[in-house]
Amino acid sequence: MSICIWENICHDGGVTSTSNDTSSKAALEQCCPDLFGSVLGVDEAEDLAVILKALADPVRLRLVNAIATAGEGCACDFPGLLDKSQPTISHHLSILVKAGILGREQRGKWAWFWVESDRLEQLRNTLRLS
Amino acid sequence: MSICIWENICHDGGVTSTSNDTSSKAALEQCCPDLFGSVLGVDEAEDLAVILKALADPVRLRLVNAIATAGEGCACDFPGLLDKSQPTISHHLSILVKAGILGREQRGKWAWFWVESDRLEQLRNTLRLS
DNA sequence: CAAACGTATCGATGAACTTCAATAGGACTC
DNA sequence: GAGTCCTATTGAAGTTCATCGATACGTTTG
Repeated sequence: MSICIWENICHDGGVTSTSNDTSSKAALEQCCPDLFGSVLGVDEAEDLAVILKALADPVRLRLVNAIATAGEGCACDFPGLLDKSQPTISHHLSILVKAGILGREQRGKWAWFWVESDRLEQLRNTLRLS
Repeated sequence: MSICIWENICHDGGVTSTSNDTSSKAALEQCCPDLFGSVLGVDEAEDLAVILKALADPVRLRLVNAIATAGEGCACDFPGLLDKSQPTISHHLSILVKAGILGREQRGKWAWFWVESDRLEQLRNTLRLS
């Protein structure tokens, strides 16, 4: 029976285990129930990763930035602006819309996009990781 | 010679182009020099993407969250806590350290990690995309 | 020094991603 | 309605990535 003292007993609790899963999450929690108390859940983490992945691409970052600075933007301008093919631009815009980062509206033949700043604000708040 | 009127002439400028690169960035800039004026540079965008990519993974998000809530964390505890193999955890921690999101210190046999909150704050500011 | 332990690296495998040519789907114009 | 234009989808190729077993490296403990 070990008592949880940070950097000491609890840590030694991990040490006493062999290389198999004796030092499982359950064992760690028994030792130090609140140490990593509110570990981000797997589902929660995957949701967050989708939004971050949507932004974690140079082309998509430049798209969001261009649209943000202009207020809105037409899909037809981006292949020339970013030197990428039309299918590639369409693909990236689709990912950004699905992630909720961009809004989309069809105006005649043209597709227009804007930044959903609430979504970005929400992401920035989440990054406090508190 | 076209005049830049948002959603109108400038947009038509794009329309008049064929599917090849007549509607290049240069052409768009000639029409609307400041429309997408400060488009994020390729190098800048790639740097930003590295940091975002480092966070855009469920396992790494859970690592950062666990370490943030505990204050610091020993590598030895994470395989059990997150149900991932030791090489996998080591790989993810390495990515987070390289991205500047985590700090690392060797204490005897053990590797300890903490969150570089300045780096996260910097990221949150950049996400204003202003 | 030898054994034990924690961590990092290597190698391999399977999945996901980026990219673009070709093509299909819609909307407008004549 | 035929043709034109913009956009989305499909298919394929090449790359990157996550994962883990095996192994090497460094530190501590007998």
